Amino acid sequence: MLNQGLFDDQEMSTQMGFFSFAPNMSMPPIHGSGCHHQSLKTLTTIPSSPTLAADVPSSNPSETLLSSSATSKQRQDFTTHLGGPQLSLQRSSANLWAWGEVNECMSYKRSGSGGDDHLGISAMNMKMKMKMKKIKGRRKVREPRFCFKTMSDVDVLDDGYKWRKYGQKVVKNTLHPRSYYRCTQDNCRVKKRVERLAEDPRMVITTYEGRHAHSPSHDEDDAQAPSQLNNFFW
DNA sequence: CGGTTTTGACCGGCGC
DNA sequence: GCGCCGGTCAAAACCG
Repeated sequence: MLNQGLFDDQEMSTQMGFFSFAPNMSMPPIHGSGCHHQSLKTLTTIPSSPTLAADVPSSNPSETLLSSSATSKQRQDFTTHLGGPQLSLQRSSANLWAWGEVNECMSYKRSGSGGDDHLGISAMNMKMKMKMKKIKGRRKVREPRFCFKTMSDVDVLDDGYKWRKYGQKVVKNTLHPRSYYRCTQDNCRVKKRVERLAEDPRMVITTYEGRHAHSPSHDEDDAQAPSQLNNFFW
């Protein structure tokens, strides 16, 4: 299994390049859903190479996450191999997967970007702008976002939280539909999007938006391990 | 029967 | 002004 992660967080982004996880740290929050509960433990047994990368805001929208300007080779540069269920992440200077500041990243123009808008960033910007307009004069608090890609056969992995799917959309110039999930917990507005990379259908792109206002659901034992890291992230 | 998924409709911003 | 686009809604279908 292979993971690559990116951060977009108002508070954290100033400090973050790539994460470097201690070898005994558990996997980052991946995701969970009613259908395909696959524990992280299970996932880590898949012979592959997990990586996680957090990023710093990019002032260049062309370096926005999932920009097709980042070649697969460049993406592979972020890959860190690890043995067994342990996750090890390394810094990399070749981070072309950096999230931009939300506003920059989201204002990435649709025209000309073609299939670059894998994450619906421009559309999110519209919604964000709408909301900001509605809240006159008051700057809307930006929801932190975290994104990483995973090499996995299943679209929906388990991160200890419970998600409810509320939409699916075929995004232009992509082969695979994008799924939209919301945390089922009351008063928790965390969302996530899941889609497969057009260039490499084995790769699943997961984007979290917002912070959980609660602990992961503990109806599964597996939820225990990732919860530590969830707390670290959110 | 309650919770989840599916899916077409709708919304609002942007580009032309 | 219109069409396109991504995100969300919500009714219906589905499932345990």
